[in-house]
Amino acid sequence: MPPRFQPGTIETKWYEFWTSHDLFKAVRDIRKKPFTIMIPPPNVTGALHMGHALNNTLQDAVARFKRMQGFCVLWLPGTDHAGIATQAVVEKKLFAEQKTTRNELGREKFLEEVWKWKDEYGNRILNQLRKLGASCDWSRTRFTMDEGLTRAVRDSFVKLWEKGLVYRGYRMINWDCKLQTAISDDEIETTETRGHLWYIRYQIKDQPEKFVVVATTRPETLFGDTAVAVNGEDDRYSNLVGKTLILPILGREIPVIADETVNPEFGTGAVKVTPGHDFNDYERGQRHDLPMINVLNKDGTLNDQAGKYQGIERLKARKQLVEELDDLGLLERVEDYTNNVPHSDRSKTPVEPLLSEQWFVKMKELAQPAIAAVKPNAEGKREITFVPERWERVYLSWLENVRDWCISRQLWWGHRIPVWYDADGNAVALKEDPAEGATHPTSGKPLVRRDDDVLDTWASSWLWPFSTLGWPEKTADLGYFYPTHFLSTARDIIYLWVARMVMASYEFMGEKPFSTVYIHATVLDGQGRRMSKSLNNGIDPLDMAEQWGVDAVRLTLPMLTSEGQDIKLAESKFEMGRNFCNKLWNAARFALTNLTDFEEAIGKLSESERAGLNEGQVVELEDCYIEGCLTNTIVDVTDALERYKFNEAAQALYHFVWDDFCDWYLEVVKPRLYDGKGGERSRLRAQSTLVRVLDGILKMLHPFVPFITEEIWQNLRPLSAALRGDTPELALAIAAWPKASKERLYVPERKRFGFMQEVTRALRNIRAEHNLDPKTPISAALNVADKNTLDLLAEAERDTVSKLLNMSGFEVAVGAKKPKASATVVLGGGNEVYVDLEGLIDFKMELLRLEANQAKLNEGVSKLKRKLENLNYIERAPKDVVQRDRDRLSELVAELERVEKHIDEVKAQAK
RNA sequence: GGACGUGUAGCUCAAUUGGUUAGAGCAUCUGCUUUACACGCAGAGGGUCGGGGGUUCGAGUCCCUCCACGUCCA
Repeated sequence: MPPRFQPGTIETKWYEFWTSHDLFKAVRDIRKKPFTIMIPPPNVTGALHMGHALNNTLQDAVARFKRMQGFCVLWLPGTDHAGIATQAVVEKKLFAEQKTTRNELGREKFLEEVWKWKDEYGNRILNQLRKLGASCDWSRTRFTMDEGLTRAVRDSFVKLWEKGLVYRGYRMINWDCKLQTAISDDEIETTETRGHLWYIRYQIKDQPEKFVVVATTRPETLFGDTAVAVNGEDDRYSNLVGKTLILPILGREIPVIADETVNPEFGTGAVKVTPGHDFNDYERGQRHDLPMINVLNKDGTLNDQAGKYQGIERLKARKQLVEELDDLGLLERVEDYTNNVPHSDRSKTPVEPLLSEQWFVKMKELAQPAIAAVKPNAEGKREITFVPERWERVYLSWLENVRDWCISRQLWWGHRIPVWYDADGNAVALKEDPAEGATHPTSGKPLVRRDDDVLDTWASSWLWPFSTLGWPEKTADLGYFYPTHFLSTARDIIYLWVARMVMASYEFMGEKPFSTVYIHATVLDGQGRRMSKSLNNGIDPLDMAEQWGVDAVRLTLPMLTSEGQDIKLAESKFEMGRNFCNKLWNAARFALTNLTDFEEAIGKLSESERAGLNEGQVVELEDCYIEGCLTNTIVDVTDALERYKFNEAAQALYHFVWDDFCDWYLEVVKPRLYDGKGGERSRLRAQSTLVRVLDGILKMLHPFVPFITEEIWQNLRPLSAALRGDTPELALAIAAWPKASKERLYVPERKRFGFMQEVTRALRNIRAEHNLDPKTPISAALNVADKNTLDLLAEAERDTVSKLLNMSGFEVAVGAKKPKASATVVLGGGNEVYVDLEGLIDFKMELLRLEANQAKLNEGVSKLKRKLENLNYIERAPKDVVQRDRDRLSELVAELERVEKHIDEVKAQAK
């Protein structure tokens, strides 16, 4: 084994090993409990970013943990066809390579091109997940445009149609002029945009010199104005209500109406009403029975309603129109104005409210069971739990105010709406394509055409948890793996996806889709900004994996995510994970080089001797100590993972491995391995402990750092099997999760070990602060308060301390003498350590040390005294708390007195 | 405007139901090439827990208020 862990060499090796042995394949087994995770399907066009890396690392940690716990784990991977994004990518490619457009190719040819693209590039992100070590069941990989999932979309649509939950309507929707499709309310991002407020004069009919001035941020919609509205309470305008105005440029006559929704504070208090291009005006228009005029073409140019502005792009038209109004003296003034402009999430261009015929899903009814699912029942239990809990409110607030969902998209790539029309436009939704000459069920007229539009991608991904398992067929997979257990996703799709999955599941399956929704942290850059292409502040997870190792990335990310908090990430953070992996590597290297003869030695033992070693029949204190720490760690890590507290689990392991195992256990145990301290049997006990503890460490670390742990564990595998007297498991990935047993807590032993650590630290402190050369042995004494304390530090531990400190002599006794020129540490419980510094002592330094200690003790004493002088405290605080403080005070006072005594002695000597 | 979140060491973050002297990692300082690891070991320094008020014997923790920052919704 090389002295440094080299990640690159082992990653592909073990990933191939796992997959070639089908270790991630979920094979239904009625003796096991299922544990199902559906991957949030990434866009087929996507590339792995840090958010994916975090999310999938967490899912993999859960999957591997549950697998080791004996669950039948299904982590189902796949991708989403991402209608808009994919179509855009292919269109761009076609234009770049063949200078052609989709309209030139035609629908069928174009779709062939998209499929070609998908087959060639569509697996990129899944392959990237493999690099991260994702233990998905790749045999079940799904794509939202697969045959089965397409069937599911079609069936679900028809079911909703039959229930009257899906309908077609001429309504105001959000139109993306660039992509030329409708989008849903949830795909809109309102962006604060700097613009202008134009004040335009509308002439009052028959009063040529009189105008009403309206303020608008979108003057080009003027061609669609069908009224001007004022607030009825607004005295400035009360006499104008009912009068007629002349629309500039076009000269159309429009009324002044009174509407309570008009804010008198905004602009002049008079607003233009454009029912065809504004959600508020649409409602005003309906209330006042105004005509609705559409002035836009689908591509964002003005249409024939705009007179000579016809064919001009909306923003260009705005500029020209403003100039013309100015020339005509109809522009009163212009103000700078910042307002929230809705932008399309996909194209980042301003969205136009547009009247259009679209398909909608009625949401109110579907939302009810989804709302109930997160509310506690009589026993306080919820069907679905959010982790962290507070995201439940985000989910609920959306569901409680949900609006109908516009599901039709004017795209070609996607699930085509399964609706056919007769010549009169009567629609019918069909599960199967109609036969030649089929007729409409009610009109009886032949069906002449199919709807051109496709469905929103979310209309397939909301079925994902069950369509991937074979729905609408009643498959065995569905029976066994559904409902799923753990969904981990980003907060920004709580309503786009999570809420809709819950609605769909209750509607189509009659039960919840999953029991836990884990909302993972958002990964930000070092300055706390979102990572984005435009800022170019992204950190590529695969670059990081290349640089630091996959395991380092996988350990670092969960360590940084305390529950619900976002992660400020910088590249240098991965150093932590890298260093830890190297530490683990070297600890294992040390262990394995001292275990080369272990198997043979075990083979020579009788069965009962072997069993004794395996059961942790331990003698030496350090073995008890580390076994006890291991037991604690098993409890903590298991508990943390079961509650999805990933950072707690990772922290506990980090601390146990680095501090308890490496810094203390390995250092203390060395003499038994190298120098024959305690004899062969002691060595074998040390080796057994090493094997058992390292085995436990590797198992618990495996969900976080699968590659390095598998690599080490494969070397350890025959040894742990020999110790257990058992056949080895094939791979760590499917090894059993460690169990904690109460018999191995070793509480008193850990207390004794703790005393040894305290003495060691005191002596190390003297060595360091007095600048003693580590090569020069020192002579020291431990003056213990009583016989009981003496027993805390047995012969073996005195040797340990001597060895750790490079000591030539170590007297331990009740009332051990303090050497003449010595450095002192006053410990608790009346114990003191002295280091003989005859000829070496720096009295000034010693005085400084003791006085620093004195100051600290003084502070503690006065704090406690003040507290205990308070009668209220004595009376009202719990007795044990008060007693603890009293004990503490007398302890500190005693320590203080002793420190002061030593100070006096040093002062006397220094003279 | 509403909701949620955050503010603790130079930086990034922890801290059970309120209860010993508020903890890590990185950075800093000192010493060490000790035969697993310098991606290391040992030691040390560094905090009036955003401000103010309140509840309490006792507040980083609970309540009110103000300030700053962030996210989402309208």
